[in-house]
Amino acid sequence: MFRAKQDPGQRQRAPSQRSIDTGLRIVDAAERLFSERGYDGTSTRDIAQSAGVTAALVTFHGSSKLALFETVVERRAHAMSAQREAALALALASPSPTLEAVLGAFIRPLMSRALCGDTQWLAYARLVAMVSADARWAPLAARCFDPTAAQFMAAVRSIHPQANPQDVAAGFVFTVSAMLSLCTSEWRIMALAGPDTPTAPDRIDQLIAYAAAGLRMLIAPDQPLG
Amino acid sequence: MFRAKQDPGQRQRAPSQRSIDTGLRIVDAAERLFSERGYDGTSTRDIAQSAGVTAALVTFHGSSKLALFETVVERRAHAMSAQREAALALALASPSPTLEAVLGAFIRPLMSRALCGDTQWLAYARLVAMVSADARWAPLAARCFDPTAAQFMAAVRSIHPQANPQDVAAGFVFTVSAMLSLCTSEWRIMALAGPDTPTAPDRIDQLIAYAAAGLRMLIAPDQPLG
DNA sequence: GTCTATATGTAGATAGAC
DNA sequence: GTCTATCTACATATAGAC
Repeated sequence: MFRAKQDPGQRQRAPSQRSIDTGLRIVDAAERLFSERGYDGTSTRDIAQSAGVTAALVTFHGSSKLALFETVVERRAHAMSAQREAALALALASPSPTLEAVLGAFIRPLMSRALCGDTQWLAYARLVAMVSADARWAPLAARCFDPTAAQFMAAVRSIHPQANPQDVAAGFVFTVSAMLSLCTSEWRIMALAGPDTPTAPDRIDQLIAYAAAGLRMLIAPDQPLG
Repeated sequence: MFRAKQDPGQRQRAPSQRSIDTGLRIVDAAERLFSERGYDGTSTRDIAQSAGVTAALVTFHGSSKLALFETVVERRAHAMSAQREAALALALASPSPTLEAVLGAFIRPLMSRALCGDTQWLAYARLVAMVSADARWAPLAARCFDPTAAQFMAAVRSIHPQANPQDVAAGFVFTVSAMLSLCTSEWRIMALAGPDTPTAPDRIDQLIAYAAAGLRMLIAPDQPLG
């Protein structure tokens, strides 16, 4: 799965199905626990117990706690980026692309999965929030997310060519942060709004409307509705 | 300072100036280290070393690591809330209060200090971000921040009486999250925007413009400019 | 109030049997 | 591949001298 240890010599044989399953269970458990308790708050023993294996197997498959964490973050990053970029291409193919369409192409691939009952993707989204808010993971975040982010900022500038790049960057970071708050601060929204929280699709639409209007104000404050 | 241990019996005498200084150094060091490495990533030994005292003194003054963390979070919460509420009262005293003024009253008391060279307040702001994004600290966050948040949401509804409370709550949480990203994701803004980052006051103004426009779109999508 | 010394638990990682 | 057993380091917290 993600065995990174044996550089001396090539892999002798293909891993068995059982080994693949074990590795998958470990990565899934790590994704859940890291996202709930953070890197330092999660022990490899916790991961082992949650995956239903012994502690030694976590080191065996994961090579080290740090490598396991990076594996978890990187695992879904490529598929997610591909989906975002495909959605972006679709949005830009319109004769008059809107900010709403561009931001939706960034937001929906992650949020529609995270907020609609897929607990592993919700855990992953929370993990993305952790990685994005902690300078310690800056190189990992840059590797996984910055190339796609750069494409989206370029798309925003192609719609608003007169926009100041620093305003675009600021608005983009604000938007990413607001997006991730849907996953990390659900409890806070409920506490402040009462129990009748909107459904997940409604919250995603709220977010896109909010972010597009905010970004538009930053980069084109004079125009009526962009 | 925050000695919470001796419930059996009243405090016999006032603490000496030296003891007060030691306790202060410990809380300051804890504020810095907790904000950089998180609760689980910080050991009481690290705090002791950074404060220039021995490890036993951290327990003596802080009573326990958990109590020390809560002390750190609560220390500045009251003063900050008082400043926010005073600024809100001023904003609402205007004949036609704007969303920009209300959000500025919430944002500036924390951000103008955190972004303008006060390293302890920057650490505190990052700590607020941690506490706000982790369900584990929900009771602490509710105690420290929700009463003031409720006042600001009421103020927003007083300006836009027809607004749906859930839209106000969602927009408020988005705004808080975007605000805190200025402290937690400075490195990301610089990576995406290049080295010519705007000055701190400019970034605060960007944030307020973005958040007010986003919130206005959520709660009054039809009106021209609020 | 502050120190040294230490009790007690748990962390990450590995060796070697199977 | 997976297990048991264990090494080494470091965590929080406390006891008791000063």
